[in-house]
Amino acid sequence: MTGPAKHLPADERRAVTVESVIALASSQNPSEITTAAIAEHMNLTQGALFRHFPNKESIWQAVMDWVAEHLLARIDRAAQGVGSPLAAMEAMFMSHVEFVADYPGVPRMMFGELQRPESTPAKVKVQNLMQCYSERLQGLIEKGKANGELSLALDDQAAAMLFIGTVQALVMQSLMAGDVRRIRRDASRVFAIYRRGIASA
Amino acid sequence: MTGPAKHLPADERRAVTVESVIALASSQNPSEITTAAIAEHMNLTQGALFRHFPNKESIWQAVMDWVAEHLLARIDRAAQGVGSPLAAMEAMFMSHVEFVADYPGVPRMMFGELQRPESTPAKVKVQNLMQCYSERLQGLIEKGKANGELSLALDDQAAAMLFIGTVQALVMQSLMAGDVRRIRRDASRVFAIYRRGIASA
DNA sequence: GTGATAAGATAGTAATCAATTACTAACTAT
DNA sequence: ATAGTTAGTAATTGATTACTATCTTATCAC
Repeated sequence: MTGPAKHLPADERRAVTVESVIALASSQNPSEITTAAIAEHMNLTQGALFRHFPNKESIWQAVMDWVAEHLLARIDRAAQGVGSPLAAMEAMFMSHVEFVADYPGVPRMMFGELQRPESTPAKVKVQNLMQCYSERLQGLIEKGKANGELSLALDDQAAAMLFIGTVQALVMQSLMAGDVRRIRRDASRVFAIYRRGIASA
Repeated sequence: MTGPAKHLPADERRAVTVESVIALASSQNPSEITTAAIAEHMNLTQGALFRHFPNKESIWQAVMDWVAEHLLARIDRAAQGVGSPLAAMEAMFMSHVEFVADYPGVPRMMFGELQRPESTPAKVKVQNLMQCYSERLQGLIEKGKANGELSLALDDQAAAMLFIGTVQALVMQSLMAGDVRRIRRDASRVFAIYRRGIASA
């Protein structure tokens, strides 16, 4: 059917590999993605993957690097230039939701990675990403308090935790319904409740 | 070391199997729990498991039955006899948090099951459980609106979704920190924000 | 053009998995 | 006591996994 794979420079091949994993994760359980499935998806033989990655773990590391880079870039771009901190948080939320709607496999991979008991390099990358995300949020929350938009009594850490959990709630709901489009439809409805929970009276 | 397994009636053996899976899931990735690991944990040979379950999938079905029964019993008991609907929701939340703190592997197993693309019997059981849970919540929300405790403008479905997502946020946070005890410590802090989001002004 | 080398194909490996087999010990009812 | 049933063991199955050794081809500097 499909002919042999065309030659690609190593860095391009690695990029295609990452894209393939993310594509596969959107339609199947990330923990069940085999190197054979990755190779087949990119029209390559399984063994050829190991010309570009020393092992499977390093493929997942590369994927997590891609996620951290692209997700943080999106939310930063969304928050940029927005005057009010609360509006910036809403813009971040919506762009995050857009991201997971575009790449529905990503939050599943992150959650799956967090589930590992041992501290794998990929898991550490996820933890770092969440840490960066949380710091950005807490910065905005502080500004919002100073601004008068957010309740002064608000628990910063808990609010950041719940922000991320709200996205997670949307992901779980879409998994339940088996319909990724739900995530876009429900986003503003759920965020409205969250906003009411943190805003000043 | 340990001698041969003692004879157990089939129903008891199945119950022990379920308990073993839940115990193992609290300290390792549920998707990596093998039948050999289950058998070893209950001091049994791997093959003997298949005297009581036709296949591995049916073991997971039994586990999900156990979860549905015990979780719903807990939250029902917690909500029972509580006068105000909002207080009942808070009691439900706290008892749910207690449940996942007691059995930290359970929410991971449920999420992992939801991740499967195909509709396995175990996945259907999880979906049913969530449906029952959501219906109980929406019943309380309606009462709360009639009661005047909850905002009349509240989106029932979204509120139920976020309630469950709030628990999920706590689970994820405990995975990040690698510390299950966090879940108890943070529960009331996070619920305070949620309550503010749904309560009447 | 011509090597050198990077990238891919082919064909393996050892390990692990769920499931099955033949057989045995223990309990139970007649 | 004996026969039948239930619950166990130990060994093995075929399938699948990540990973590797060896050979082949494409690309590019000179």
